[in-house]
Amino acid sequence: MLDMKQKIKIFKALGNETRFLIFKNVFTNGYTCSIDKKQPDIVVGAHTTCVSTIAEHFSFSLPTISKHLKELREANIITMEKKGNKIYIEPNLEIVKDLAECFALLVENFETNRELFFK
Amino acid sequence: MLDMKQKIKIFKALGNETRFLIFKNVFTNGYTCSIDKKQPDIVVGAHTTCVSTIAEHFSFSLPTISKHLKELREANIITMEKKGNKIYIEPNLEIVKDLAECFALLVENFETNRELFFK
DNA sequence: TATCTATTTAGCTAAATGCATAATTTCGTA
DNA sequence: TACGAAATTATGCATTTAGCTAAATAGATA
Repeated sequence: MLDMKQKIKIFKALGNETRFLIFKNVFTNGYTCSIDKKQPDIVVGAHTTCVSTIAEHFSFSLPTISKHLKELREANIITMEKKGNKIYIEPNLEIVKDLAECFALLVENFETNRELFFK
Repeated sequence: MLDMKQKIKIFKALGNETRFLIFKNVFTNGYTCSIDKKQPDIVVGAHTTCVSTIAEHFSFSLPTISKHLKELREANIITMEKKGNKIYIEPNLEIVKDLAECFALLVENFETNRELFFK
């Protein structure tokens, strides 16, 4: 169960349009990252992308996107794993499941035990 | 269904510790607002509170809390209704239901239709 | 009308945020 | 070993945010 600090960090991360759009596209497979043909041994998931590919979808500089990704990673919304030369980014479905569960708890138990959400 | 701008506004509002605590306490009945005995005709819900009562729970000034409440209201997280001299604040359960629904949709349809969340 | 209470607005400061460019690091390959 | 590609770190700047106090507004009551 997510604690308060974690929830605030997640909400803060998603409360910015650029980061929300990254979140959206990472989660909906909105980016495609061409895997380097010279490294066929690197296996990545279907939803995987990398920093520069994401940056191509924005008019912001690479360091700016890199910083936004760092914040999303620190909020545990995405994972970033270095494989060879690139960093591969994937959505963290667990965190979304946790959030869904928190909100469902709050709604379902609103009259009896609203505190559940805020644990 | 919440659109993207609304979601971002909600996340931004909840991504600050003070506002999150106000949200928590408004939703869990953490504040009690003594109803003015001189105005027995004013009927308020069980979870109702008012600006100065909320401010008493923080070390911040009244105007600061007022501004935070404004942001929560603009994000549609709480309602604020003036009755007589005071402003009565209540949780907006609908928005929480909407959020719960969004996250549930994202989790339930993750493999088939993740776009639902981001509509 | 004058006053009291509840709240917001105005105006200010300090800190945080969001962006940029330049320099650095890391890793792969010629 | 040197070079190129991917990403981060360093630094700086402009804007926003979060806080304050003082003043203004709105409503109830003496």
